[in-house]
Amino acid sequence: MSKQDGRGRAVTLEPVDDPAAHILHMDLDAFFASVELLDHPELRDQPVVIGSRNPRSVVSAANYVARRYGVNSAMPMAVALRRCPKAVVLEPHYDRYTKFSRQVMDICRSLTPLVEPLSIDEAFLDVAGARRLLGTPYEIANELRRRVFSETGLTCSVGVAATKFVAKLASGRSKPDGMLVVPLAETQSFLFPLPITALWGVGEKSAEKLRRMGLNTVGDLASTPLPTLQGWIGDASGAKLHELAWGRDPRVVVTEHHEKSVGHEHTFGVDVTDPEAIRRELLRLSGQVAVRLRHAGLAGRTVALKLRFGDFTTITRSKTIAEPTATGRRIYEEVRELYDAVSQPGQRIRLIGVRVEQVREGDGGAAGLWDDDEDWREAEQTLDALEARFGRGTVRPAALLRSDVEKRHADT
DNA sequence: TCTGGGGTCCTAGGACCC
DNA sequence: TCTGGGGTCCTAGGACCC
Repeated sequence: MSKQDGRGRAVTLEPVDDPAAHILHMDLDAFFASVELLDHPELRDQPVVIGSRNPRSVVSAANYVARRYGVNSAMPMAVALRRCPKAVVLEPHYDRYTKFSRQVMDICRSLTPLVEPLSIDEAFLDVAGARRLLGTPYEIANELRRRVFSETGLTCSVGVAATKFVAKLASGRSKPDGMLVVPLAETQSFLFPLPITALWGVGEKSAEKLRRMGLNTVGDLASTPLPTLQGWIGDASGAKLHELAWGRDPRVVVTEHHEKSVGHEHTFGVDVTDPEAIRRELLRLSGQVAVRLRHAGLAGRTVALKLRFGDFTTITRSKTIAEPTATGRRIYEEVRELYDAVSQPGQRIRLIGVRVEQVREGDGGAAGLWDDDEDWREAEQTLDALEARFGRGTVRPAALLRSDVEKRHADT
C-alpha cells in the first residue's frame, strides 16, 4: 500500500478516500533525537542516542542510524553502547522538546479542534468535521505532514483509520516519515496478520502467555472465543483485546484530560543505605510533587511511597488521608511515616518515589498563594517540625536546607 | 545486557455497610 | 450458631505505554 518517493519518504500510493476513516494518529519520528539533530546537523548520518551520562541511565531516544545497530528506547545505555560503540550520546533538553511539542500540537489544532495529545510526541485528531473546509482525511494528513516539516524541520508519520487503535498501528507501520490510510473495509485484513504484540496492552508477559496458548497473530486472538480468552488473561483485558482484534474501538477523541496522579521518583547513582539520605530525598521529592500540584491547581488524598531495593524488587506503600493536600510538608509527613515503617538497617535503596493519587481540582489549602519563597519556607517549617519531634541534629539535611533559606532571606 | 521517569489500568483481598 | 450478597473504599503489586 506504500512505496518510496523521490526523497525516500514512504507515501501512500493511492489517495484513498474513505469518509469512515476520519481518525488521524500523528507520531513524530525519533522525536528527542530529531530535535537534537536540528541543533547538530553534522551528526545526521551518525548513530545518535539521547540519554544522560548516569551509569544507570537508559536510552530516551535513538535516531534511525542507531536503530540499525539494534539500539532502541528504554534500553540500558551500557547495552546500547556495547551494540554501537560509535554512538554519539547527547544529554536530553526537555524544555526544548516541550516547545516543539506545543508547536506541533498547535499545527494539529489549526486543522481541527478535536486534538488529543497522547504524549509529548503523539496526538489523535478527528477530522470528520473538517472535510468541507480542508478536504479528505488523506489530504488533511498530507497537509499536516507538510506543515510540521516546513514549520519545525521535524518529520512525522500519520496513520488514518476509522478507530484510534488502527490509526495508531497505521502510523507505526508507515514510520519513518510516511503515512498510511486503512479504509474501514480493509481493517480486518490489515489487522489479522499482525503479531499479537501489535495489540495495545499486550507486552512481553501477555504475549508469552498467549503464545503458549497457541496465539501468534491478531487473527488468532480474534478467532478465540471470548470466555476462553478471559479465562487466560482476565475479564477486562480479555474483552478489550478481543474487541481491538476485530477492529472495534469505541474510544472517541477527547480534548480534555484530567490527571489522576502526580509523582516524582529518583534512582540513585549508587545504592543508598543511609536513612537520612533517604529522608532528605523524600523531602525533596515531596516538595517537587507539591509544587506541581499547586501550579496545576490540584490536590490529592492518597500519598504513596515507592521503594526499589538493591536487588531491583519494588514495593509501594500508600495512605489515604481525610482532606486533599498539596503541601510538601503534609506529603512528606505521610511518606516519611510510610518509609519509617518499612525501613530496615543496612537496606540498600536504589530508587525512591513519591506520588499523590486521587488528584482533583482543589485548593489543597493554599492554591494561588504559593511562590518559590513560600516553597522554601515550607521546607524550613518541615524541618523545624521534625526537629521538634525528633530532637535537634537528628534531621541531617536541616543545616543544608536552612543555610539555603537563610541565604535567600538575607538577599531580600 | 541490567534495567529512567512520567503515567494509566487491572486484579485481588480485606474492611465495612446495608 | 452459622451464614447471604452487593457495593464501595482502601491497599499492594504488576503489566503496560511513551
